[in-house]
Amino acid sequence: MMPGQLDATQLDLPARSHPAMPIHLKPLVTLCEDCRVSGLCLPTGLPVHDHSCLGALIGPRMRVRKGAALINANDPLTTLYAVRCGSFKTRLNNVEGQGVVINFCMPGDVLGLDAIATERHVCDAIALEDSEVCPVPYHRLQALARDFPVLQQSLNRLMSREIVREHERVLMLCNLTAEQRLASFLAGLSRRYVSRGYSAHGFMLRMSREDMASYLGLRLETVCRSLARLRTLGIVSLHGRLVEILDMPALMALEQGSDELKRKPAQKTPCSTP
Amino acid sequence: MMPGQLDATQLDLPARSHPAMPIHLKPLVTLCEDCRVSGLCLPTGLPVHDHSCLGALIGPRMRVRKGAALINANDPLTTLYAVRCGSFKTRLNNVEGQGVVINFCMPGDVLGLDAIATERHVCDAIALEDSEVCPVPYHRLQALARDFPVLQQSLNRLMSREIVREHERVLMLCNLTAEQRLASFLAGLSRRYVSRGYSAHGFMLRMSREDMASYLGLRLETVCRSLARLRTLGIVSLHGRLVEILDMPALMALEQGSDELKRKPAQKTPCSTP
DNA sequence: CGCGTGTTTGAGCTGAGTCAATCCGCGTGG
DNA sequence: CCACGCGGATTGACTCAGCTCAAACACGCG
Repeated sequence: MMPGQLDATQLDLPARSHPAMPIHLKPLVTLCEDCRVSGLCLPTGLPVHDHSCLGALIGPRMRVRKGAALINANDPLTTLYAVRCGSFKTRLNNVEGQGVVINFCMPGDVLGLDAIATERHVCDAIALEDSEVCPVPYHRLQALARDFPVLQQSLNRLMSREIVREHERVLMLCNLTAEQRLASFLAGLSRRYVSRGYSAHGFMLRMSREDMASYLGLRLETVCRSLARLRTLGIVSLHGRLVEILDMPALMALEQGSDELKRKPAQKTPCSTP
Repeated sequence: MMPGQLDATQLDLPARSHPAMPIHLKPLVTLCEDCRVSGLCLPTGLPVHDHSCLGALIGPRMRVRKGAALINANDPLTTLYAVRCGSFKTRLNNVEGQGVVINFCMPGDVLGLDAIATERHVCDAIALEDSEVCPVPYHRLQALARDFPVLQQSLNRLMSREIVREHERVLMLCNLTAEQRLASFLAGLSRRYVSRGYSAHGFMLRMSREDMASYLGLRLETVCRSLARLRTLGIVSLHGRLVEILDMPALMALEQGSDELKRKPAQKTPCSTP
């Protein structure tokens, strides 16, 4: 079982335990040029004919069931994974009990870049829904990148972008209120869905309130309350995990940290005179 | 003025304004093999004779005066900078006024990796004391890395390590109290000084309380109070910016987020007997 | 229908923020 | 030499956003 350290119970191998799922007896051919998110992923910038080189690199794609761990922290780095469809959370765990959700990954995102430093993964990666990934053997990627400088550049850019994203997250954690963090989170999700061809205004949250809270440096109760507030402000509409953004400009004003228009003019008077 | 976008007022060019400073008329020869921190820096892992290739790559080293900006956010990326001596803070600025200190850099650290994604710098880099850096033209570095895979690996590792460090910072911001953050910060500095050959127990903080606060997601008053607390606990001794760590084990226990021994002896029993 | 997991809402508490006064070290100029 | 001023650091008093604890609710599932 070369690519990946998953055991059969986690993966959707010809599935005894889930006979209802379709079974793929022949390996799924992985062609980047057919992939809808290749423009966001590793092959970015490669001319079309080079994609076939990548095709030779990338192993047969793998299915991961909801809740299963694609990566466990401390696994040795053998493969990076490009998300093809579905979504994941990555989570960094403390020595003590607690950890934090580091990122939510969707199609086109590459998992495992943080393992390159130590050749061991530092985060768990858990599927938030049934998902598919393209395994990329790291050492073969390195070799191929030597011959295709654009590929190397692409990898460099992915890593650098991850650094920048983390910078922005730190900015959020340090400067924004709970409500503003939620706004920033929803606006960010919206942008990511747009760049994948989905609606900017309506989408489904794949993660629990608890995961959102962990990602945003809050408690889940605070997430609930802040969401409720955004709803009463008429900025979003919420039904469970289904989100509809009603007032995008207001949302974006909030995520920029503007204090204005946080409290509505004369909505309710929270003054307490018992 | 090719390498770097500094103007003459920021740099220590043949200094009219500071006639007491020594003047280097001939460019300072930059040889990685003579550099005390080459083991932490880009050339890590390169066999000795390859260092000379790097020597051809790296421009004449530059002096930056305390308070001057080596990098301004939004500058186009032409050069990375390896800190040779001294120290820097990098700072990400919001659209609105506020920003955060992203990192404190010391000898061997490489500045500007976050610019690779967009080919523009995203952070300012300000010298915390009179410092020297080795400029590394990025595009030439890319070319050289093609011929010396070890160099490419070294760059990959540097970026990946930066991602991991940010992960750990997020963990700190999300899970630790003010006091624990300070402990984590001091213990981290201590480790970095050790790996550069300095004392683990006594060192000088090069940054203001305000910078520390920004880095730790706190206010400067809180930093002061938390430091005072660490002092009364007998864990550190402080004289202005001079730090002495008196009880390293306690410091490390704190940074791990252990609740124990946070409050002095008379702690409360969290046992619940309903 | 009961059960469990995830979500929402309420009530009170607290760690860190805010505002403000003071202190300290240091360079400058008299 | 000392008085002065200034930026950074410290300390105190008060406030509040978000936390904790707790209860209720919604929903899917066997």
